[in-house]
Amino acid sequence: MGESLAISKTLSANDAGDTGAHQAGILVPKEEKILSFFPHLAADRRNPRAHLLFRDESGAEWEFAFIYYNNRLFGGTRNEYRLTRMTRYIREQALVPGDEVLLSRDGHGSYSITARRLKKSTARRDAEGRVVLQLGGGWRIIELHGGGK
DNA sequence: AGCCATGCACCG
DNA sequence: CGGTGCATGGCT
Repeated sequence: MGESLAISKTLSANDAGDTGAHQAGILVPKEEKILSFFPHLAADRRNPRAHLLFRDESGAEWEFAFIYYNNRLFGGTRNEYRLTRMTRYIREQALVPGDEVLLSRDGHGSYSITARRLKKSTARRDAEGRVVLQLGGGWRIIELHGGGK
């Protein structure tokens, strides 16, 4: 029940929106401990979902969707959990691949989220949304997108 | 198992 | 009509 718990996910390129996929759903592994962080979704119906409110450090609230894509149980091919609708959060926090989102749940079932950036490299986005990664001394652009078209 | 990709619906 | 998310398929 109301047990406090925290999980974290290191963002992939796809999670950070760098692959061009218009799907910001991060994959949630089917591990008991991690699934127990989220509300239980019944497997007797197709693609059940729960909308969850996460509060960030500034007090702002973000609504994400925890979805069980389970059409495999109904003749399809999917059987996985995802946490979707994180696009705006990831964009506004300017998160990049390798950064980590920390999801916490307190004893009362309230959720909170905080982003943890890489400590070694100060990866950031420049004004044009490009990912810039600091390696050792110099700055290097490791990915370009979005500038032209 | 995890990440990448996409047609379509919806909405501003 | 461009951006976003749904639901699903694909690739490794």
